[in-house]
Amino acid sequence: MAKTTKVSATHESSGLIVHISGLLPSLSPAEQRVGRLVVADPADAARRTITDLATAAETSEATVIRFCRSVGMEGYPQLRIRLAAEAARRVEPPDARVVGGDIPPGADLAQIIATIAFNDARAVEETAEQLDPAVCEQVVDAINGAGRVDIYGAAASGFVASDFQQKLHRIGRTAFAWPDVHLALTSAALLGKGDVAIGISHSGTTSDVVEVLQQARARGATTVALTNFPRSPITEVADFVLTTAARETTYRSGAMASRLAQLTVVDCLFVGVAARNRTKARRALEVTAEAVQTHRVGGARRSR
Amino acid sequence: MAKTTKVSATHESSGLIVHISGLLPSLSPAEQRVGRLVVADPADAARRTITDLATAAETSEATVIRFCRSVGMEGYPQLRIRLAAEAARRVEPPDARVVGGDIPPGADLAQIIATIAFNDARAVEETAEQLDPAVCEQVVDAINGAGRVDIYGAAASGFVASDFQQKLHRIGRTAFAWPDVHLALTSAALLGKGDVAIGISHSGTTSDVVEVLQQARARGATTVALTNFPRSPITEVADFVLTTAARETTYRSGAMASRLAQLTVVDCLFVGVAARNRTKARRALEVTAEAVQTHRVGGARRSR
DNA sequence: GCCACGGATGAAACTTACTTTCAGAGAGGT
DNA sequence: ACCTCTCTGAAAGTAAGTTTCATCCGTGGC
Repeated sequence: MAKTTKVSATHESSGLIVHISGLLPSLSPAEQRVGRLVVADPADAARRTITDLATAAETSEATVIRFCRSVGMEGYPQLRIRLAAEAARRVEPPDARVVGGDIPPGADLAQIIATIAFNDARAVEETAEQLDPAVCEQVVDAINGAGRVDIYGAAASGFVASDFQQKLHRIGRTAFAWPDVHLALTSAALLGKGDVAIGISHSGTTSDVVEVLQQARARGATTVALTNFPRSPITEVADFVLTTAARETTYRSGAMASRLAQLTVVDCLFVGVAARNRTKARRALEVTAEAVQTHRVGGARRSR
Repeated sequence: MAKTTKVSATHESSGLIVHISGLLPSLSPAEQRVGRLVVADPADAARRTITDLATAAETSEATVIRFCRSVGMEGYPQLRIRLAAEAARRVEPPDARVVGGDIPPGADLAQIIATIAFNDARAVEETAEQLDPAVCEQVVDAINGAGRVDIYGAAASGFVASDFQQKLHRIGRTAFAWPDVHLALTSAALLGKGDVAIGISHSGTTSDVVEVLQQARARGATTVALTNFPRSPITEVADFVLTTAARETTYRSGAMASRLAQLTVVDCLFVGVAARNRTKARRALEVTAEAVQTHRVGGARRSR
């Protein structure tokens, strides 16, 4: 029963901790307790025996084993070793920087800046680490051969969708971003085989986006999901799943690190598509750049 | 050969492999066989069970345990996780990260991903490093005390503007983002003392944005510029200048790293404003999060 | 409101891995 | 030749990890 039928963007080779935190919401409560312990202090978890860890998570050994399987490990010893390895590789963050956690109430701006930058940068790095080039390749191919590309996203993810749309458009690809559900549904209904629909949702649970993607799929379009959680509902209606690796800080409804991670993936896909047809893409970029030239002031004397 | 039963204190943290190879000659033949296997491939040894390793070394489990004790470990599991950790640390990724520069024409997706992520992450980090907390503080104060906040940006910077607008709105601040020059000008004309106008432009030369910011300033509003170039035209019409530190790669018209850097600054300002009024901001976020709750599918729970 | 179903969970049975014990083999030393 | 001391693996013993299964609880159908 340990089969992953879906093409997923998670490397089995690295970023186990990231992988686990992405899976966290899709796990059962007891397994989540185990997962949180593991993510919080991998090195410590590696030192514990299964009984020890089970007790710490207030559950049974059986659940710990289930957790191991859920995250793709064969058994507890395997998990232990991987955790030890990951923890060793991990660079300890500079003291003042609060990792993934809360920003302390009394923090001054300098601290806030350091924390945000640290988390944002890490989200970008970890996302890239666990991105599967093979899946990206397939998505790039699909976009490249598509007659039309539809991109859906709500709220913060909507800006990401628009950004992607704009980028594709600038290199001469027909792409649309629909921030409105009704328009999106209408558009999705007109998609067909060979077209591509991309749904962006950090949580993977935004029903509007899921619904539209499903519609697109029913019409025969190739569907792509971009989400932080590899087992969230959106992945069920997607042919290809690309995952981000952001652990949101406080104000998580504010979607900070997650959208940077999404944009990084967008960049990768964009450059991938552009690279498929270098000269044409470059020319298109030059032409569009020229077009806005008259809207620029002075010669942009760039120092810095 | 007087075998030392007591092993001199080893560093808990590192150099186990070196330590072992140093002890090698002083070990008994059977233990040496074990030791050589371990030194030759620590990662592989960590993967084996004690029986497995014993067989590979053509000896018994008992000898492996003796070996563990000889090198100062409590037992085999302890040795295993230490080996895994050391092996992981040892394999420092030499990396094919193309620093700053262009993406080579023949690059495959993996290279592209690594390059983009590296540059994106660096832009975020370097931006945070050179951000002046004092200036941020003043900007945060201005926004905090503002009756109304207008945010201007074109193209890619327009999405950043909208993102910021949305964030401020979610914590109960009156903010507007104007992607259209005419609407923006109209809005700017209605600003007054105490209001804040923020202009976002990577190059700092987007005439639409500069113009609008100038208008806002003429009306008495406090003006803020967010740009990558500290001496660009936009800084001349701004009371406060916040700079990003993105060095764009190819396809720079595609604005990749720059918008991540901009978003990082937006995050900092946003959290800064939210931190000024913690409880109120948090409540607002909760309320807004609740509002979209019905637009979510399932609890992201899924077993398979 | 009741029942059927299915997933989540821990107790206990079970298996495998690890550790200890012990006796035999072999290398000096006397 | 005999002692003795270390090295060694077989086997017994213990702890760790894994599987099975009965129970519980929430969900959705009638």
